[in-house]
Amino acid sequence: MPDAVTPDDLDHAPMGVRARARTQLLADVSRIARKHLAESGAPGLSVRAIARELGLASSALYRYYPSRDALLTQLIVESYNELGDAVEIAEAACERADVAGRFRASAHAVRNWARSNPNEYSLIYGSPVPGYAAPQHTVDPATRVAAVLSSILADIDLDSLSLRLSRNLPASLQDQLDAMSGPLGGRIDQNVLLLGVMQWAKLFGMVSFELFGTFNTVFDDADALFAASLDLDLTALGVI
Amino acid sequence: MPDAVTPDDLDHAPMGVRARARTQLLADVSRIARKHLAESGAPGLSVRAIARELGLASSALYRYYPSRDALLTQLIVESYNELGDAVEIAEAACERADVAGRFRASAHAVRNWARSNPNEYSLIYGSPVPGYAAPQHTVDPATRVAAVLSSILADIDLDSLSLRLSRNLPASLQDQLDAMSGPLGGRIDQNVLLLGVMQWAKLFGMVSFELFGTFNTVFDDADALFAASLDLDLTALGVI
DNA sequence: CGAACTGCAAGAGCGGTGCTCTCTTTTGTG
DNA sequence: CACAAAAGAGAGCACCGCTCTTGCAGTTCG
Repeated sequence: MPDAVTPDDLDHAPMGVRARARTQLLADVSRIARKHLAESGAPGLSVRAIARELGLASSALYRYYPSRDALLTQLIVESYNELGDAVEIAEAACERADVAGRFRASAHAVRNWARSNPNEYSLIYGSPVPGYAAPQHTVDPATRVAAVLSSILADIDLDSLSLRLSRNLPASLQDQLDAMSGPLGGRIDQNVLLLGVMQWAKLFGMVSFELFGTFNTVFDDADALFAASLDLDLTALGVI
Repeated sequence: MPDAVTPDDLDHAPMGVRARARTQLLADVSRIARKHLAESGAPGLSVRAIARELGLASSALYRYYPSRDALLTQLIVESYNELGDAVEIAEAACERADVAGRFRASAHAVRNWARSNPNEYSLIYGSPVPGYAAPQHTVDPATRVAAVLSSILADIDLDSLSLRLSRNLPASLQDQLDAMSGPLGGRIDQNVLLLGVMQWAKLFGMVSFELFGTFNTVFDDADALFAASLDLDLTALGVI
């Protein structure tokens, strides 16, 4: 009864049965892969285990993903985007004029997401996999956190800084800082931007130290340490 | 001719043939493991490959190392100690009174060692292996870099700081900072120590960003960026 | 000196991995 | 309805960590 077929109750797209099954299976694979990543970390992610959980032969999955690396790439992109979402949402909830609040909200969003998703954090900010080269389309999602921080820096006056470089920057570094501040609409002062880059590195250094265990047996009140770190940053920026 | 046996030309210890062979093999395994780590990274370290290169059956290696993790642990300790050596030597080459020089030398030693030994650096400062728990005897070697930095901080006056916390630290954090500065002979001021901890995290954040590729497509003059970072640190500490 | 004991190497084997190839079944379409 | 495309299954390859058994060589002791 081919002519009795009505538009299915599924999404607006009148996909065939097969296309819908494929979409569904891709979603299932992604879901299970994320679960395994969260539970066992990237090294424990196994194509065969996913296939097993789906009741499929492992070879069948290669109709959907060309390799394990492709699966990892998708998880990397998803992780970057989840972190990007979290930071953007946290920052957007603040008043534009509240520079310190935006900075704190963004940083705490990074740390909270990392603590809630340690294996995802390790995947994107931990050791690179030796043979793996990140495809080009992972770059944009990876820059979202830096973009948020830059947008905050753009609202900071050079005059308010309480920490500045005593000497001039080399020309190569000046050019790169200019290239960074270009896309941000108005240009950002180089001293502000440089300070921001340092604080960006420090933020992830702190989170990695906490998550990877370097702070173990040294600091057990990581909350207070992190808060103090942000206070120092904001003091240097002159916004508190 | 057993009575013609003279003390061998080997080390002072008059070990039996067997004991000496064991020592030699342990050294060989360590050497080859380090080579594989440097070339292929920790995930590529394979007991079977090492055995192959030694012309041994893979099962034979289990007489020497109880597991692959034990081999990794040894590499971790060796890496921590190599880095610790590099930093200690670099710092010791400076005049005691040259606080800025000692700070710069230590930081550059960290970065240079990391750039020369990226896989070793990844092993000790990258993603933790999900199932792996670092044995107790890896802790001491891991603290050597922090110890050097602390010894530098101990020679800094609170008065010279150009960046201080505006608010008081919570008691829990104060206690932990006190516990840190205790072993350092004289106590270190909490503001100095806190600033130092932040700079410690920033140092490794910078190196990780550079090595793990986060700075890719953003900064190509990592040398200048790193130097600027140190200048900012030293400015905050008030020693330049 | 010979016997007993211990350390060592080899090989087979288990269960796991990523991935490929072939074969069969299912599905959509001219 | 027939044909082509897509999908799944299964076997297989080469690798992995690790264990167990077997036989040999070095050490130690009676």
